[in-house]
Amino acid sequence: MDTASFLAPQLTTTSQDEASSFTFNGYPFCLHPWFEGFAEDRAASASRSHSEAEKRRRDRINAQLATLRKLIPKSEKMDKAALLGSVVEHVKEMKNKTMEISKYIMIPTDVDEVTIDYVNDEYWSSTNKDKFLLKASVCCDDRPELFSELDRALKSLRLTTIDANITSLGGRIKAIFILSANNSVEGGICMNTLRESIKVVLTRIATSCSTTGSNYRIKSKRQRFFLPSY
Amino acid sequence: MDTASFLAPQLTTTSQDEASSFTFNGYPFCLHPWFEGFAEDRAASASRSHSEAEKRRRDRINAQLATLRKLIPKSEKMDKAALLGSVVEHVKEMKNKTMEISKYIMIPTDVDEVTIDYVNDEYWSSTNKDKFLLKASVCCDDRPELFSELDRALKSLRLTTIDANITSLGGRIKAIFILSANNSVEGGICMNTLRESIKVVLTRIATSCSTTGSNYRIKSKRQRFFLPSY
DNA sequence: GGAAACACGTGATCC
DNA sequence: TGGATCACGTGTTTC
Repeated sequence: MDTASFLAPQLTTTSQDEASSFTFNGYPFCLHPWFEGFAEDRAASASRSHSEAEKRRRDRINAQLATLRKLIPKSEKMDKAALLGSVVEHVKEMKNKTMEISKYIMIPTDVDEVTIDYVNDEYWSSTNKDKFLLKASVCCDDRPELFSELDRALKSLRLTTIDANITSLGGRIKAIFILSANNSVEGGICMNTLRESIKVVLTRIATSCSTTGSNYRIKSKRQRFFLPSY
Repeated sequence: MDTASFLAPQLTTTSQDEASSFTFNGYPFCLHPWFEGFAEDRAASASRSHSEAEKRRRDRINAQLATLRKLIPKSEKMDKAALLGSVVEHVKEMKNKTMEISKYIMIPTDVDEVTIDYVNDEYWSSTNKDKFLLKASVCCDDRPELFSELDRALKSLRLTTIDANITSLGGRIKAIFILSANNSVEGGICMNTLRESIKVVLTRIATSCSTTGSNYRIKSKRQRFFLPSY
C-alpha cells in the first residue's frame, strides 16, 4: 500500500450493513459497535453527570437543612417542612425581639458609619433663634477613651452636646449626639461646611480604632467590669 | 323478578371465563373488563395519590422556603441551597446578637442607685503603680445634660474616665464609669474618702432630676431622634 | 395495607 | 452547548 492510496483511501460500503460496515483500502471495517458504544457512552455519561449533579444539589440543600436542624432546638425528629416552619418561627421571633429591643436601645451594627443630619425641632428653633440642632451618629469598634476623643472633637468644633446616647455591645459602639451649633454666620454653605467638618473629624476618630496611642488595652478585659453587676 | 331474588341473587359462573364472566339472575355479566379496570384503577389511583401526596409535600416545603425568602433580605434571586445558607447565617447571627445583648446590656432598674467600687485589675495595677481603678455605677431618671453633669463632676474630682457604658431605656438611665484616680496620697483612708466624695457628688446629680435648671425638655421627644436611624 | 417521608433519576428550562 | 436548577413521578422504607 503506497502513501497516495493511504492518503486517498477508498471507502467501499458492503451490502451487509450499509451505514457502518465498509472496507478501508481493502481492510474490512465495521464502525457500528464503536458508534453505538460511543452514542451509548455519550447518552449514558450525560445521564450520569446529570444525575450526579442533581445528587450534589440535593446534598447541598440537605447539608444546610442539617445545619439548621442543629441550630433549632427540638427539631431533631421533625420532617423537612416542619423544620423549615420552625425556622420561619424562629426568624420571625428573633426579628420581633430585635425590633422590640431596637425601640428602646441602639444596637450597633457591624458596619462603620458616621452620619450628620440636621434636626428640625419646632420648639427648639422657636426658642433658640441663633442656634440649630444636629444629630451626629457614630457606629464603630469600641475602645477605651473613644468617648473622650469624640467629646473633645465636638467641643473643639464649638458644639454643645444637648443629649447623647451611647450603647456599646460586643466590642462595637453606637453613639448618637444631639448637638447645638451657633448660627452666627448665615447661609447654608456654612452649615454644610460645619456638617462636613463634623463628619470628617468623627470619621477620623471612628476609623482609628487600632492605631490609637492608648497603651492600656482594656478591651479584652471589659467583660470583667460589666458582667458581675447585673 | 321479585325483591327476594334480587336481594339474594344467584351467581353462576360460566365456563367461558371462570373468574369474571357469570350470570346474574339469568342476565349475563362479564366482570372481566370491570375488574381489570378496577385493578388498573387501583394501581393508577395508588400511583396518583402517591404522586399527589408527594406534590403536597413538595408544596409544603416550597411554601416555607418562600416564606423564608421574604424574611431574608437579598434572597430573591438565590437558589434553594444559597437561600438556606443565608438563613443559617441569619439564625447564627441573630443567636449571637441575642447572646451578646443579654450578656452586655444594662437594664436600668426603677430604683435610684449610686455605687462606687474598687476594681482590681492585675494588668492595670502592674503597669500603673501610681493610679487605681474605680467603678462608678449610677442608675436614675434620664434627662438631658445628665451626662455632662456627671462628666463634669468626675473631672472636678480629678478622675479620668477610662471607660463608660451608658444605657438609657424607657426614661431611665444606667451608667457605669471605669475611673482612674491618682494614688498620690498613700493610705486606704484617703481612697475611701475619695470614694465617699464621688458617691456624694454623683448621688446629688442623680437625685436632682426634676429640679434641674434645664429649661429645654427634650425628654418627651427623644424617640424622634433615635427611632429613624435603624 | 396504607399514609408519610425521603432519595433518586429524568425532562424541561434558562443562561 | 453544557451546566445548573427546578418540578415531577417513582421506588423504598417506616410506622
